[in-house]
Amino acid sequence: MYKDSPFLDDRYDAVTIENRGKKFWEEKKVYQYDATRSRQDTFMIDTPPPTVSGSLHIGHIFSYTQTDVIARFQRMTGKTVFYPIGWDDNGLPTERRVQNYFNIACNPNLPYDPNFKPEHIENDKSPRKEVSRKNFIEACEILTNSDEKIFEDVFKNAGHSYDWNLKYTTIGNDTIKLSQESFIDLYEKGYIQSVEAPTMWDTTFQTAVAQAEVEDREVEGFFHDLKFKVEGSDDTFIISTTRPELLPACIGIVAHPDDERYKHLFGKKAIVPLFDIAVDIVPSEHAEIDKGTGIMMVCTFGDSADVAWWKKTGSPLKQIIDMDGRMMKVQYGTYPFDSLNPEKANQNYSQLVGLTTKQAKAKIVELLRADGTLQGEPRRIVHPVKFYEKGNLPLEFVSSRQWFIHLLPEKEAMVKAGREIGWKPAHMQHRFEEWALGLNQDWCISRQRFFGVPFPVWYPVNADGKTDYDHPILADRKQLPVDPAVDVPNGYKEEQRGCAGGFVADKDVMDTWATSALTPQIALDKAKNPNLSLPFDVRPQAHDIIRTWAFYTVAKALLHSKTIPWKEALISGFILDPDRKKMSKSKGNVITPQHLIDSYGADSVRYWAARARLGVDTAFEEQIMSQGKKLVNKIFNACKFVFNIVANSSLKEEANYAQYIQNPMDKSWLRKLSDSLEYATKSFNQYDYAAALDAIESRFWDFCDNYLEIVKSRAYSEDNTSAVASLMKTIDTFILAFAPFVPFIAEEVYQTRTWKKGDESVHNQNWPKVEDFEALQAGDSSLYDTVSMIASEIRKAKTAANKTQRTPVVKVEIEASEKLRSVLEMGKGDIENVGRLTPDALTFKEGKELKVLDVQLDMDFVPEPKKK
RNA sequence: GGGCGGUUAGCUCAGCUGGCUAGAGCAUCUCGUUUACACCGAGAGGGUCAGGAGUUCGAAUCUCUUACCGCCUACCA
Repeated sequence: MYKDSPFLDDRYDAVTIENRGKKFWEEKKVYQYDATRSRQDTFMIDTPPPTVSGSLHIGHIFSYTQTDVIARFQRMTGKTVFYPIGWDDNGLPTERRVQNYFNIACNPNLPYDPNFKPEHIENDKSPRKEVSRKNFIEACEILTNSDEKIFEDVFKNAGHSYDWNLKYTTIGNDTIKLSQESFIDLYEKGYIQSVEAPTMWDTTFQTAVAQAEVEDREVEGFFHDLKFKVEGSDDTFIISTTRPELLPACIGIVAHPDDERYKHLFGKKAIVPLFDIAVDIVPSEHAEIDKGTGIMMVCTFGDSADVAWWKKTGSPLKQIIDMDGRMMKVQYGTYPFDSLNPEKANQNYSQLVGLTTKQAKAKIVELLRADGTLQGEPRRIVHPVKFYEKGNLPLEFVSSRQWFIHLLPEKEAMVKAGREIGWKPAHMQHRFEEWALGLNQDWCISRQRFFGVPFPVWYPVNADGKTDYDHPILADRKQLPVDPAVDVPNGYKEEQRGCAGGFVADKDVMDTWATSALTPQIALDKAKNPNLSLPFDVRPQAHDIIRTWAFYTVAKALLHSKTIPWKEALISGFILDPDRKKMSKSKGNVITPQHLIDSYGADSVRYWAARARLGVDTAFEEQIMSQGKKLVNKIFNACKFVFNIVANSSLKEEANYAQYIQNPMDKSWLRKLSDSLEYATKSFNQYDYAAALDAIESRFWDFCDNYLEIVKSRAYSEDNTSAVASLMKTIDTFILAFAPFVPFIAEEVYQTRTWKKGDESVHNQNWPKVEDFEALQAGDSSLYDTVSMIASEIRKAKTAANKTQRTPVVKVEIEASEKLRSVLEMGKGDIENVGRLTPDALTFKEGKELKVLDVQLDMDFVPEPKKK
């Protein structure tokens, strides 16, 4: 596949080289994980499965490449790398994309239509077609399959070294089975329970959401000052509320116990305007004296403080907001909707029924104004409101039955686990710990959605036709995976579904995190290798999902097997817009990863990613990719040059370099090289790939600018074996050291090396060893340093004189100590060559410090026109 | 309100446990066809290391403090 001769006449061409590399690696199965190796000899990566909903963006390539660089380094340390890849294709993002793409919606009540074929029509304005759950899931699968193919190509083009045999999907049967097993295991261990309770509810998607999926948004609202009367007196007080539409669900009035303004009211009852509900006025610590008017109403439910107060006091639940965010029908005069004047209450409430909360707010303000309750005009404020991160309407607290994993009692264990994990950068551990300590709700894992992992659960239906949620029937582990809507629990028949004395399925699906928190276990399941177990070596991920993915993965590993899931968490930064805002797809000028690979080459894009440190958000800077391209081009040309030198020398084959490298200058250079290699190796072992790249890259430019210039004429001379052997060793080292970062060019030059042909990939070779340089008797670096310095001074003199570097030098006077002078004598020939000194131009003067005192050029020199 | 990070050249960023005249790339300017490389080479200019105080023989680096930027978090009436 690779050419026999070096590419002496070629120019660097990324497309050719990268296609060749990709094909070679696939044929050679370079990235195949070796299951015969021990755990100790295996490096295990818990790769993040990207969400398959639309397209990859450059942030993916950025962080995934960083991981790939580490994977390639680890592979070169002689380990087999367990590097799976997965697609996160279940869950809401996929559903939304499928709905829009095929213009369909899921209606679980419809029967399956085997003839239905989803079709994508551009700008389809027709109403959304309703399809059965099974049809909907099939449509999801069609779209995710084609998206995944595109993702796969991009990752391969970027040179990522996953073992595609270990590919998994989060909606695949194996994953469903594992998620359901996880559920049953945690249920049996007592960590999971279904609870009927007020839960944060998204009215748009009509599903419960977990604390981790909630975000605050600053939105505009209005303070409405409402006058409340006190029962049996002429007393009144003013409440400032942003949610007057919750007035009908008022269950109490609270003020701070120390608030002098309201102390006299405690124990009395207030009359809720419009509905004439008599509610207790009680002291509560959670009321703040200087907020609003200091006195406020508690409704079911405005916020989580209301929920807490409601729970504490055992007050009745007055649910007035429906699952779809509209005002439900309620009857005043019947429990719990007590009223002193049910007729008036019902009359007022009837005007709200069926309205959205927003409409109801406007309506009730109208009523309050007419009623004289509203004092002055509503005052505009901006305040934080909780939203589901994917939703557009504020969350409501709605009471419903949901499955919860009890994490609150595990806080301490979670903190401890977080401390056992090595976070890179270290301060990311704070994020984890802060979140663990701040947790105030158990993990709600049920979602009222369709494209997800169903709960392996049914419920018995009593003789009276009522569903018994307190005695769920769990699937037998042997049955898994199950779809309770289709499958039947052991001991029942399909005919009993939905009948008295029979059973019904749990309709919900699991939170997508409940599945992705199992990625280590899913990957292990793929490997089917009993040698492997938790913890993995590393989990790469971004910092925005520490509270979700990282947190839940730690939780599940802890609850299932009392272990941490991985030894290290490598937290990547974000790519920011040039204006330092977080990059978002909605911003128009989308630069896709493939586009970047096409215009700069994969190696250059990888270089850009590898330059950024872990955890550091970086502005997107295309110039860095140009810099990468320059580097790759330079590697190509430097190798080409050295190949040429070697081909023209007497030493053409790989040999015992130590035997040949005798020139002190070469030994001195090899010391510099081994120093950089040592630093890079140390950095890599601490996952600091960026520092490793920096060390290797700067030494490489030093090599091209200085060492190569210094030795090249000696390398072409009669007595060239030391120089040639040194160059061979140098290039060998650079090829290997660059391989994790720029794998395509590394493979190309490795395969076309003139002095040794191998049929194995450079990526299965061993990382160069620092100890090897001892065997080469790498010398003291001072000779190389001083000669480089002198050469630089001579260049400066020529540049300052506006003369070409070919200009002969007739005198160089150097001040040096006796000791250094004897060192410099060893490099005399090289100095004369690189500076184009005339014989005897080099003179020394005794002195303490090294200095170039004088450089005199042959001012009469006229360069001959160069032959082309 | 609490926590965490950041502030170094016009731009993007390095500077490890305090130690040569604070670095790189890009950009700017000057020059140059050298046995690979014009996707090139040589060089120059450009910094009160956000401000202040302290520790020290010595601070970009350690301590305190102020300002600004960003992220996370918080019961949001």
